[in-house]
Amino acid sequence: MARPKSDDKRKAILTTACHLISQQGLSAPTAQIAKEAGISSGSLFTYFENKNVLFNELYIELKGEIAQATLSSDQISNTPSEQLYIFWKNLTYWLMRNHSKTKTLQLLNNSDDINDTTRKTGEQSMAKLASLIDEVRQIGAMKESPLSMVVAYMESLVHTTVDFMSKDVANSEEHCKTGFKALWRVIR
Amino acid sequence: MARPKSDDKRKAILTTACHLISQQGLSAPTAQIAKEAGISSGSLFTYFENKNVLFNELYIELKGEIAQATLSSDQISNTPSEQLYIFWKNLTYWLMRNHSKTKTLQLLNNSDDINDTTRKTGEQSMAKLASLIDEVRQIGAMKESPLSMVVAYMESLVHTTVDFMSKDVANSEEHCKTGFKALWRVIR
Amino acid sequence: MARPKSDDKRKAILTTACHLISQQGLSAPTAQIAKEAGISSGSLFTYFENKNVLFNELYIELKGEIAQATLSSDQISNTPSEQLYIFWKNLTYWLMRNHSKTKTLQLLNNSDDINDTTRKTGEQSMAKLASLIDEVRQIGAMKESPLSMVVAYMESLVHTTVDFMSKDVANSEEHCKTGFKALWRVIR
Amino acid sequence: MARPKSDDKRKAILTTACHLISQQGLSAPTAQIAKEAGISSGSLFTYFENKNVLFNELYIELKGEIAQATLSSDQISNTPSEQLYIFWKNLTYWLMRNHSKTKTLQLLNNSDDINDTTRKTGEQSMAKLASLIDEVRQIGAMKESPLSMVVAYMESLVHTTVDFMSKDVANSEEHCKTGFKALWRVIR
DNA sequence: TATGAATGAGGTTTCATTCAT
DNA sequence: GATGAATGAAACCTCATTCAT
Repeated sequence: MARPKSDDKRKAILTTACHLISQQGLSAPTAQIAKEAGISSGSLFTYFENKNVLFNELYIELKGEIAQATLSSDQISNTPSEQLYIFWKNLTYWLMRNHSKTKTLQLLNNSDDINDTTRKTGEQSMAKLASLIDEVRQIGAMKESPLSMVVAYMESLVHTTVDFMSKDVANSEEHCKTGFKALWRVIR
Repeated sequence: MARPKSDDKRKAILTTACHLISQQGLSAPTAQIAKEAGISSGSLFTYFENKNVLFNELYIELKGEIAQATLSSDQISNTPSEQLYIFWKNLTYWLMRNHSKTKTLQLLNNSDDINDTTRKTGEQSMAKLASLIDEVRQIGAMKESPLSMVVAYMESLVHTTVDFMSKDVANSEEHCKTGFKALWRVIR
Repeated sequence: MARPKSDDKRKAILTTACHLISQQGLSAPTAQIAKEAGISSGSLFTYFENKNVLFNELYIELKGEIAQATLSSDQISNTPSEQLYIFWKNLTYWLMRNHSKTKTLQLLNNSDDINDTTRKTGEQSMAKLASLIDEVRQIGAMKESPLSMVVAYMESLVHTTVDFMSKDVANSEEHCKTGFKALWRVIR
Repeated sequence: MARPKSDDKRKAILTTACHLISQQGLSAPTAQIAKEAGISSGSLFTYFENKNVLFNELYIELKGEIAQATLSSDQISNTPSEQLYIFWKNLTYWLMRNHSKTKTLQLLNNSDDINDTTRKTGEQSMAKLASLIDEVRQIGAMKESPLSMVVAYMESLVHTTVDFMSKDVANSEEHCKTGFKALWRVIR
């Protein structure tokens, strides 16, 4: 019977959960999430069967948002190099500007509460980026390595780059470029 | 002068805490840690004032162990390149073989329970590695970037590398080399 | 609108708390209070945010009951002297007959857990008695002393009187009168 | 085999206990008392079998000190009235100046931890004051009441008086006199 | 469907007292 | 006798989840 009535409330819960988790960690109480989302503590469980389900759906939601922000762009380029840089910029700037989402995703990622199916689903939303990387690396130093590994290296470089962009916003553009050059040397 | 505080017990607590945290997360109960460490629930607090202190001391302990494993080596080399590779191997293999310590450290790292003093102390134990990296990068692509950033990139590459070494132990040696090459391209 | 918070339960908690505190002191466990009040240990905290709040509300409740018992009387008299005696009788007999409430109030009074606001509120419930005393003393020996002091003397005489009424119930009426006469000599 | 070695330590424990109890209530930890008294937590129990014994001995100690301060005076007077006033002054001023002892005694007095034997012993130290009161009241308004009641009234007047002396030190002398006049009217 | 009171297991920490050293 | 580590029973309070309204 599809999902419960109000999609607004569902969204409100996810948004609030993200906020509170970024501040308090995964132990942020469901009651507080509900209250700050403008619903009663009991209602949360009509939208998410339990806290674990909430975590998993939040994970997918955030992964989706990131993919959206990264991949749907006004700028389009013909060369893979330039296209990858556009994605890289989209991604790093979005992460930098969405600190609480980034933090929450990191916590969820490290948690055993996120199951494999969810992780798979999360990966798929970035498929387009993965295939671009696949294309780019074919003639590069990592052409023999599994794609998943290359993607993983990219992700770790992204996070480190964003850390520095956030800590030193004045030079964020420069850090962004530095990070991309590092990525390029890794895969090309 | 009464029973002296036993260093064995302190160690047992830290070891057990690490084990349980790697399985259950930071919410692993102090009572369970105490019991499995072979002491009474109250005794844990004669060794660590509270759970937060336990976390911080565990963090420092683990950082220290990693530094020990990475930096104290039979092999010594004259060229920075080779020396760095030795450290890299020590580090990645230790992390691969000490999964629960690695997992716990990751959880602690992401937690607000670890204070700045502790983080500083943790950093210092790896000073030797940092200075080697500093030396190596001087003529490389990242010579303009702050050392802390280069170190951060290295750490993120380490973790990604170790993930793949663990998931595919049969080819761990190859993954280890692949990772090092990536690092070398990033900083040189 | 879900189950409404039950006033019966609130009262039951206060009543039980009073009972247990009079027997065990302020360290009477909240869990025992809850259980004997017929609710679960956690529910106590939906009615009182924490033990301290419970103490303060209990204080106000008891002060209110005393005021009620003292000031609302069938008998009314025109002369201040007689009116004061009626109040005195009401008060002393109520305290004598409500031993656990008296004991509990005494413990609360000596405790730092009761805050100033609560104490103020408690005072106000006896305002009518205070103003009667104010009236009576105007031509007496303590006309120069602050009202609060006169009230304080009265209270201390009350408690001493009640102690003897309780210890020697057979002669409680006489003790009551003796006490009143002492009061009268103090303020008149 | 008599009391343990050092009487200094015993005194130190009692003094410290009094201090801490006046600040934290009867739940002041024995370990803290011991430490601040300069001995180990375990040693406290060689001087006092358990916390309850400590309470009782502290009670007697304090009662004794009060008696000493009240009854042993340079000034001596022939008329009971004047002698009683001297005692009254000694007592009220001592209580005012020894706030923590006064507070502690009050807490002990309200506690079930003090047994009847201890209370009796405490009373006896003030026997001289009681007999003076006995003498004074013989021709007064309370000549028919039991002595213990008269003493009790005096004590309650003392405490109320001291409260006001403490709260308004500038006028403590006046409050002291006011209190004594009230006492005199009560018993004479 | 929405609400929020009710539940009770579980978590961290405290503390009087004991006892090995 | 002195020490202080060890003990473990409580204590207070939180919180995911249920269910009466």
